Amino acid sequence: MNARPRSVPGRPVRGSTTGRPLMAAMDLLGRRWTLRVLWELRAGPLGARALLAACDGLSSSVLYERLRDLRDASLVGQLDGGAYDLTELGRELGDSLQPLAAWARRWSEALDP
Amino acid sequence: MNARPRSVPGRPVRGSTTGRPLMAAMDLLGRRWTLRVLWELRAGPLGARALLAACDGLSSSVLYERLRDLRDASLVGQLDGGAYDLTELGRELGDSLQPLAAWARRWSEALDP
DNA sequence: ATCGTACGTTTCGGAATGAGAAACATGTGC
DNA sequence: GCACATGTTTCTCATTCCGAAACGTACGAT
Repeated sequence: MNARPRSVPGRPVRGSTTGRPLMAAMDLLGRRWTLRVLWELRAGPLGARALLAACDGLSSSVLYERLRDLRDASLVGQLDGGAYDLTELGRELGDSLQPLAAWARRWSEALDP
Repeated sequence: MNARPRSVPGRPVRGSTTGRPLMAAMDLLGRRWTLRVLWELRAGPLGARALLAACDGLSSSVLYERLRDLRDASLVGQLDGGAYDLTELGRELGDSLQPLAAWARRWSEALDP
């Protein structure tokens, strides 16, 4: 029972019949922990247990699901030692998340006095 | 039976005990359809049923939940006629998603030959 | 060699969230 | 009155997530 829809641009996607790239990206990233795992890998390769420690509240079952998703999407790779790291594409994605991080800070300031 | 955790920066958040702004943002955005609804509102105000039509596959129950979340986060407001629109913060968020959209295009090209 | 420990990974039951359809409310034009 | 479009809620069922436990494999110490 392991038929899982994967998000890859170019074909129809959960939540969109168009398959437009951004929709595929949103489909992938709009899952709990996906963005976060990516973010934690920015600094450098991490093993699965290190990722679990970094993402407080993330359970191993979900982590491995996300890692599979991210690998399928060519955003994350795995080193010989078992540790995970960002691919070139993954690192680029991390970079494009930078404005989002900046916005989050402004958001936080706007809401909190 | 309606105790729902809301994502607001400044206090602990689902998936993070730190409450760091970006984590709060990821918590909010890392839910199905949140990013998409935001994206569809970029062009201008839309009514609920128009949003449902724009987001093929989105169900009304989830839409209204997201709209509540987004309103709680001060990213979306509601006009007199009932239509929803982005607040200033929401529009800024949309702008910071622009690099993500650009990345998604490159991603799509890299994966699809 | 065997114990302990650390890591990567999978499995499983119960809880939370999402999907889908139906329903109710309100307003408008016929 | 009726039909019709929109905003919204409610209900049931499927999918996803959580949390903890387990299994496998390496390594170092005893």
